[in-house]
Amino acid sequence: MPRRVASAPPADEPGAKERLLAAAQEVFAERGFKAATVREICRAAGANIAAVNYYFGDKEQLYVEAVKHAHTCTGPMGEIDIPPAAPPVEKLRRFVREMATRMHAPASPTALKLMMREMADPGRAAGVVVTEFIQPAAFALRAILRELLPGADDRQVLMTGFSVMGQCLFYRQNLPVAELIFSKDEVAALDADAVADHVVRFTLAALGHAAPLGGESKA
Amino acid sequence: MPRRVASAPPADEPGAKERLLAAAQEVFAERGFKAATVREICRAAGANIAAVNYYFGDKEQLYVEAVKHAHTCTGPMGEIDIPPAAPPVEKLRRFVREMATRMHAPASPTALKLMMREMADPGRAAGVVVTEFIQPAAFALRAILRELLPGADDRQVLMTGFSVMGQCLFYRQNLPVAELIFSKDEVAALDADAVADHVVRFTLAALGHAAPLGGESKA
Amino acid sequence: MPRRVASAPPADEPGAKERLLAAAQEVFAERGFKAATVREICRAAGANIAAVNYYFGDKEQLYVEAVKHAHTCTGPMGEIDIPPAAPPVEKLRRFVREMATRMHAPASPTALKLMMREMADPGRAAGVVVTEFIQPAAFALRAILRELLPGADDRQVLMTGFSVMGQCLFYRQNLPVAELIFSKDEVAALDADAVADHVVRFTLAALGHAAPLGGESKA
Amino acid sequence: MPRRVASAPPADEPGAKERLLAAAQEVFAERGFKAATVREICRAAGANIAAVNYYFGDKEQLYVEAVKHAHTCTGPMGEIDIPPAAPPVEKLRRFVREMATRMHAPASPTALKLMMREMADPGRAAGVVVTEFIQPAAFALRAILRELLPGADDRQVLMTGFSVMGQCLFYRQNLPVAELIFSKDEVAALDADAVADHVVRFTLAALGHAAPLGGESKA
DNA sequence: AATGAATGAGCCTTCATTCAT
DNA sequence: GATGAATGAAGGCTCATTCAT
Repeated sequence: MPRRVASAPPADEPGAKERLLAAAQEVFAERGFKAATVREICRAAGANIAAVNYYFGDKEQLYVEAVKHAHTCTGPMGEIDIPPAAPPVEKLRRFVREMATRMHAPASPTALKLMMREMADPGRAAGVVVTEFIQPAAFALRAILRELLPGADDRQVLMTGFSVMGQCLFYRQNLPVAELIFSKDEVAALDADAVADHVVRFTLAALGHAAPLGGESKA
Repeated sequence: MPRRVASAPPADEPGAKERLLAAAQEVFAERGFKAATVREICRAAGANIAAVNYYFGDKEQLYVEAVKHAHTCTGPMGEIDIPPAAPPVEKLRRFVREMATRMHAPASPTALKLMMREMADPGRAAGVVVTEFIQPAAFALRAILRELLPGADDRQVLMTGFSVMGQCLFYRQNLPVAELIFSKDEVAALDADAVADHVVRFTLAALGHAAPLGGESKA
Repeated sequence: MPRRVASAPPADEPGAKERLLAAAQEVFAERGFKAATVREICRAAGANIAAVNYYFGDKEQLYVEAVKHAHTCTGPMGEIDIPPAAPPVEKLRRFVREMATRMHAPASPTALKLMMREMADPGRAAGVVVTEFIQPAAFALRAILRELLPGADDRQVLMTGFSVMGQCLFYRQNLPVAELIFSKDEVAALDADAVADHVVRFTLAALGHAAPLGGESKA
Repeated sequence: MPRRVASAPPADEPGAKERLLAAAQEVFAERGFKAATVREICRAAGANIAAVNYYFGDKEQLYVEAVKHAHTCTGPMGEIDIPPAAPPVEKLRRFVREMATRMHAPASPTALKLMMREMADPGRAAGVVVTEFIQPAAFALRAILRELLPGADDRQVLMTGFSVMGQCLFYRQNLPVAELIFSKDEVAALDADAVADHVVRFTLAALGHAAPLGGESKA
């Protein structure tokens, strides 16, 4: 049995630096960079007021680390499991399903919230998030759409990608507002599967690879 | 004719309160509530440092008024010109075109930016914006979609509305990031008309009221 | 009788800015720039902690202003009353007497202390002090010595000036230490006149314009 | 032969305590007590941040030790080589020459700088410096002057000593300022010998034991 | 009605110091 | 004996706010 000392916890309870990172993620996500105070973060982490300076240098570097840490929590976006040999429609189906699910029911809502905040007005830590998190997904989607729309030019592919992403991101960026407009219950009833199914079908239908939502049409 | 005094301008140049409101809109839009300082706002408005408290009570009330003022600048969203007797497809076409254009090329970018910021994390002034600006649009869209999808249940209509709005909002909420991912020129080349056309067609195709983007399909 | 309101004192009691300047002079002189705290200065001035920032911008600018203010208190060094037509020996006599007196019994010991401190390690505010306070005196002395030592080269004049100034400055820079070495009473007994007389005579004797201190000599 | 361990260096490379002392001397001399940080000192010494407290108790005691160490580096001031049997004029010549040289071209400028700093506002460590460094010199000078000025009273001897010391100290305390006033080159051109010669001659002339600087005179 | 002076709470940061190895 | 982690006190500074015209 391993000996156990005070300053070397049994590896299951995180050290001060980890606690600080977690607390920072929470507080920055909730309040934003400026409105968050290092005092609150330290209190939440059970750490000393000087701990931020000690571990991270200053508030801003803590913020950057918190954002980097957040995109770790969310799971590597570029590595959506899409078999390269699958037919394009299947690729798109998987991509959209994964993306919609991650936005609507993320593994770590706090982490995602922090990242979205940084994206909302890109600044101190936008670079990492874009490079490591968003760009891979964007390029993967573009590749799929090029397969799926062989005759389309770059602009069409680009805007189609925006239509796909716009649908997925809606559930992250605007659901709180939607809850204010419609009954909260009505919105809350939308489970991740239903959302994913809808976005997949809407998109495939728009691209002519599934039946449209409104039944037969004049098209 | 009585000479004009400083405190009673000849009605064409705005008074201190109006200038303050305009400056607040700008600064709050740019920096957010916490990071904006009343000093900067007053300086931008050419007003005294005490003017904010004198005219608005405190910083927060100024913020609320600035947001309210912003949704005035943007034009009343509920009053999109849609003839009630028009066929549903035409109604949707007009709605989407108007919405996409307003998001992608707003009359007052600053005002819209401020409102979107408040929507991003709803708080102090969300109520007004939602009630007077967003809800009317949301209800109008829902009505159109109900006409267009007679057999659909509430949830389907709701999610379809989200798909429409998601596409439109993308161009407001995520274009800066898109510019970081793709070449800035490629993104900047998307004019308001092209965007509106694309969203209209994508949506109508998804609903079976226009030819799909990908040409023939198995549907 | 003039009315008297709280915020408009009768012109004999100084305003907050003046009190701040006086307190800063005192505290900076006593402790040095780094060790002095704006809190102590404000307390001493009966002013708010934010007053320094309000009136002077920051601690450093307050320091600079305090030093500038100090050389005002000390009296303009360049304007020693020396009749241009007086014989050189008389000019030197007056110069040395004035300088020795000012160093040994300054009008404002605090102001002088602050200036000497800044001279001891020249930094933030050395420029003003040198230009407006020391340089005029140095040039005046050099001119006198050139008259007095017609055949001397620049280097001799320079070093002779240093010998004069060194004697005068000793009483400012090293008297506290001298008090530690010899009995404090012995040192304190040196009044300004005695000091001035001594330095004048020592210097004139060295230059061959007065009898040497040691009586007859082999020279 | 036993291998050396880290904590017992082979006597030619200094241990942590010595390195700390040397670094402290440097940093304290450069910045002063308050502005110097133990971090910088430890970094400069290649020692741990806790080393100061471990070896010296706290920052202040380290300072005191550094000053004490400094007066060791400078060479024992009391032991100027002056043959007791030499004629008084020769004694003074040697004393002044030695003192002027040590001030103008010290063996360890850093050590001297630190000591002068402490003398400038005597405090924590002034006692040692005065007792072991300055007092012996002062008493030696006084003795010489008493021989040289048999009829003079204590006050005259005291002030004459001040005139001698003032000239020597000038080159330590005020040369940086002199460089700001006159051309830096002009001042830098003064080598130790020239300075020593000048001070010796100026002093001896003032005391009637050498020809005055200004040639013949009315004396 | 409108303003410039002045304020105090609170922020981020730095620093010497200590504690537990 | 010597060290790296961690701490709390205190520093300078900013900011929204108020007061007395």
